[in-house]
Amino acid sequence: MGDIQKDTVRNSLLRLMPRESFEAIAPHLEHVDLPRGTELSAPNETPLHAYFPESGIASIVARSPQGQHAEIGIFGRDGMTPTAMVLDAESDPYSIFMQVEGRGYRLASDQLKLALKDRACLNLLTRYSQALSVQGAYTSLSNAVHHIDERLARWILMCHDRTDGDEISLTHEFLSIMLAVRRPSVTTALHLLEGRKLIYSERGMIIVRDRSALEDFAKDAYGECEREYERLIGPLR
Amino acid sequence: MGDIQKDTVRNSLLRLMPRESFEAIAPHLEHVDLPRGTELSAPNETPLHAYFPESGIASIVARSPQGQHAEIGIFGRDGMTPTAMVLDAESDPYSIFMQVEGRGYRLASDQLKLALKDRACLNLLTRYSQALSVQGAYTSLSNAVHHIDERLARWILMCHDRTDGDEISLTHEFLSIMLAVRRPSVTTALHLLEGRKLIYSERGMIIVRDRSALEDFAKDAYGECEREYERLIGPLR
DNA sequence: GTCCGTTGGTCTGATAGCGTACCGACGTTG
DNA sequence: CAACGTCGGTACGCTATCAGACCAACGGAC
Repeated sequence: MGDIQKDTVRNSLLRLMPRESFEAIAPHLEHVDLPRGTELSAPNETPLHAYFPESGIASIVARSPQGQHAEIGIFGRDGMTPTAMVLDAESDPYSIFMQVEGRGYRLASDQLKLALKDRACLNLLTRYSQALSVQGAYTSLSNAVHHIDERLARWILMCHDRTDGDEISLTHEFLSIMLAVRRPSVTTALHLLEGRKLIYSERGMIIVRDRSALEDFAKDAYGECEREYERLIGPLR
Repeated sequence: MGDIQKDTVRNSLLRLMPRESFEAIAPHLEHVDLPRGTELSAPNETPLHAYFPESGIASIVARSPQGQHAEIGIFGRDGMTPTAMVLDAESDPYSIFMQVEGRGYRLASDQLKLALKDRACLNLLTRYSQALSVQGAYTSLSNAVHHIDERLARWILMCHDRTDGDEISLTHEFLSIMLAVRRPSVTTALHLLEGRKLIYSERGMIIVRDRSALEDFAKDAYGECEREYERLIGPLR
């Protein structure tokens, strides 16, 4: 396992980590499959492992006591979990799970904590925490003021940023949870985007057809938190 | 100015700061009035000062390119700004300004950075950043799934937590911005709460009449992020 | 090939909240 | 006390979205 080379890694945070920090944790990084639904962190439980995805998309969801839920952020190879540990919080109240299958590296929490003693490594990950928090803020804004179709477009763009091709494997049901709307509303909104030739939609699959037109469509909803990520961390795509 | 005693301070974060850190910054703390509307931090600008409110309420607002806006969090003597600096991010994209007038301590950013070299002090403030981020997440959830009157109740409770008496000085106009709804919707929702004898409402003023009934009313919307704050930092009220 | 679970499409009626406009009440200023 | 700006209350029509139900199409399992 000690044979992981930094330049073969695709996770942005691992790549940007100071060389000494990376070399210290590299022997402990475990390459793992992350099938759809894999739980990376459970609400209010101290996670045993940190995850740095290489591919796929994870979703961060907040739940209310009565079981209402809404997505507050996503990450793929641009991010990691748990940021709670980076911020000395041990756990957070979210469910974090894979939404689009992928692979990644897993690290024992203790090893992460050791690495965080290095200030440069810590700063990288606190900056990422900030970027994620900003993503949540703009999700909140979007939930409050934008229409379903714009939010859907925003969401597809965010997934597209974290995916290699133009195909994103997702069901309407899943999307409806992510956007906190009814499932039939997703169907309708997808039809609208498809009618404008921005995407193709197949069973269990969304295919981006015209990314820049999609950005135009999502206009006011997309872009701010991506700019912030690039300022704090580096290129997103 | 070097005469500020730790036990006369009411800001929770200053109180919980390690003694050495507090004594290092104390000579640089400047007691300031914070009238309504005072801007504590402007979007994408590196703030020159940190603020630790002693009273009053500050609001954190995200704006979209087209000028839509929504509140993502509030703080009073339970918090501080800028958390961006704590997280090595220099600036954040939010507007942060006083919403209910108060007082507080101001500290030059450079002094804050010096204090953050102490790991215990840094950890306290990163935990606060986490608490604030969680507050944003639950605001997002609430925006997505709760009705206006519940969100209003939640919001009044959050302000009440950060206020000394039962009176909160706010206009409907202001509230409508905070909740990202129409101003008349606020009027209607306030009438509903008033009809249930949970609050009194006067021109420019909301008075909490029956806090625990208000909590019952807000049920699913209120409580989670407060619990998280208490776990990470300490008692909120 | 048949079956059944999953996924997607569509309908009907209900409603929460919006946009806009208008007006009255308050209260501060001069 | 006169005047004007701020603030709150109300009304009307509109529409995005919801709630719930139902059925068709697909596709893996046997």
